[in-house]
Amino acid sequence: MPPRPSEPRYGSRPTMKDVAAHAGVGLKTVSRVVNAEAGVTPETERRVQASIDTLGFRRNDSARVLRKGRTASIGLVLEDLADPFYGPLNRAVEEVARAHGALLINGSSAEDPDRERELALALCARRVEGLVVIPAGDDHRYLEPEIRAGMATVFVDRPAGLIDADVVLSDSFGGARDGVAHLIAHGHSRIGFIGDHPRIHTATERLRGYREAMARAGLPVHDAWVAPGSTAPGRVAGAAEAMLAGSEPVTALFAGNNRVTVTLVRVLADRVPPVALVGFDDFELADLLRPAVTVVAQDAAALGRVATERLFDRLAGARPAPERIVLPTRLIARGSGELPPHP
Amino acid sequence: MPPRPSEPRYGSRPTMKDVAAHAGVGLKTVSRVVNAEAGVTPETERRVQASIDTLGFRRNDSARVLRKGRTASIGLVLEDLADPFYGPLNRAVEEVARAHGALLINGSSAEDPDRERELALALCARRVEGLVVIPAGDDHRYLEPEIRAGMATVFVDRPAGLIDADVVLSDSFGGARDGVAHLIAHGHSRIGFIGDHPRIHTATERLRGYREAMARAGLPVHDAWVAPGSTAPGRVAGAAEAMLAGSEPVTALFAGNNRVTVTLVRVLADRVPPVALVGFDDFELADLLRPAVTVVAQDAAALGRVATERLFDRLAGARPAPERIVLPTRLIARGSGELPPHP
DNA sequence: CTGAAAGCGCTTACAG
DNA sequence: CTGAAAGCGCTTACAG
Repeated sequence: MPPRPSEPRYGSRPTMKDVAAHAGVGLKTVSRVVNAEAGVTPETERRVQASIDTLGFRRNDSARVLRKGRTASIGLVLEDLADPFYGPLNRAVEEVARAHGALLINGSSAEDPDRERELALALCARRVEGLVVIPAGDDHRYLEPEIRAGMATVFVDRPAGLIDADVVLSDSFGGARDGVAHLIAHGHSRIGFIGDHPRIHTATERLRGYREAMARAGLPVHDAWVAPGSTAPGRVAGAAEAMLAGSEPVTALFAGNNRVTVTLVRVLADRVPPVALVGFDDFELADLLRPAVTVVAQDAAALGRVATERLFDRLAGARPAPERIVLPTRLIARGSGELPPHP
Repeated sequence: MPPRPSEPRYGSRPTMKDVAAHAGVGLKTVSRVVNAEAGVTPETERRVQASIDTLGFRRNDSARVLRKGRTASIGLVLEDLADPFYGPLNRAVEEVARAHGALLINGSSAEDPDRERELALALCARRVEGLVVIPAGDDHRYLEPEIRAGMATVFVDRPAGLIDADVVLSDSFGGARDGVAHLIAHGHSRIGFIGDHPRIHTATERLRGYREAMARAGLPVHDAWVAPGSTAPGRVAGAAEAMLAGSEPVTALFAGNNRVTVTLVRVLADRVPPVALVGFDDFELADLLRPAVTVVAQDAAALGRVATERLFDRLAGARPAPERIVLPTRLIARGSGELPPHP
């Protein structure tokens, strides 16, 4: 049974056709009014606008997108919407998108490569014009057809896997090196490193920075001082306890990311003698803890901003070779990293 | 000049028509394969799939949505993507959407009512099927045509303004009342309240809870003890200093939300004699501060989950009268709220 | 099992 | 200044 003409379809929403009939004008005239195009007499415009208001018309952008071939939207795939580190990044991406008149569609992969892929491809199917991806997986070849078809893609925080694409990173290697050098400068020589899983690029880089700082200072690195792995509090606490026990306990710890840092703060709280700590990533209230926590800070908002600007450069037609953009980190000394060694 | 047939349009992406031509089958057969519908011989399916892979075809969901009338997506309008309070809420909304096979589109209003409206209507134009809104403004009549047209809408954290709609809230009144009663139980009678702008519903409710607790205990409330307003650190710090000076200084403070709490922790740090503090909203590391901070915690994830489940209930056809759902808060005593008064 | 035709709600290209 | 026709890329309803 076909719907009666008086019953507009599609969730009972009026269409331009309905508005045109109601106002007694042609379809194109309604389109002109809706899109504020020139060439409509004030009187006609008034009449059309009245019909729009009466019927509660709102343009269906699905149809518009289909016809125009542009969606004016970009996608963001992040790792975890609930991780405070990504809040400012997310917001920065949105602001840049907004400045370019684009809507942002985002979602989180929950660190699951399959989910990352599923989400990224769902965004592609909706024809976002560009994609900012914080990778969970390490094989992004699934995006090749999309990129060939003109989808702009920029990776953030971690490099793309097995494809050639723009990536915007913090200087994990240099930041970790400087953070560890800071501990060495304050007299430490037995320094432990507790970081994220080695399959994560940033984790590997930070570990490399740790080794570099130790090597530069001519200090040995015992296997027992290096504990990459899960950032689960139990694993991290266990690793720390092991390093702090034994015959040659460490006198300082370097934490490979914010989650590790927070766990270590708990482990080290009120410990005698105090253990020095420098963490990668700044976090709120780090300055209020006692001792306040010395960190290697990265600028999450800048990561998002630079990546999204790069994306829109490409959308505007720029075709530079894919590039690796590295943003500097900043050491913020607050107290925990300046504690002397207690042998 | 019309494009040559060998040059597919639309950002040079192949369409089902291209796939059909390439595989030597009809359009509908491609559609069947793409959507995994029954009624295609394995051999045909193989051939079509090979063409899909060769051409790098990906279904254009804009066209699909237009034809089907369903977008399988919902929208979330929040206040600030970078505020840690909304991270878990955002994530919870996404998880429920995902469980229902829907994509989440979100954006932040940055506390600007105009921007909230603009964003919400942009999502409507993209025909999201439902909308979860954390209101910035207090007039939501602009959504009336959408809701009449079948758009499910649920408000979270703050009620809708001037329209009748579902809303899911934390018990701001009861939580604040209990938090202040906790201070009173620990001997305080001169208690200050520093909260958010009175135009924000939760701020008003929390202030009401404060007054209720004081009244129940038979305690007077001096005007100088109540300072609603901006949550800018300067304003909050100034208000606190004023309450702590003067002839009848307060011995305890109640903070109306997380931003106020954090500022007050800074203001009160190392202060002698110590000032008791209870804050609305829990925050990470509250337990590591000295003293650890006693808070009235709300369950942000539950707010998002309950709201989104309500949304999908409506999308599934449920038509209950709009309802106000209030979730309980929980007092977490950690130290700062148990400090005795120092007159 | 397979496919041609019609149509979703817009915009484009064109004619009056 | 105004509008009828065609078409964006799919799915629906139908026929073979």
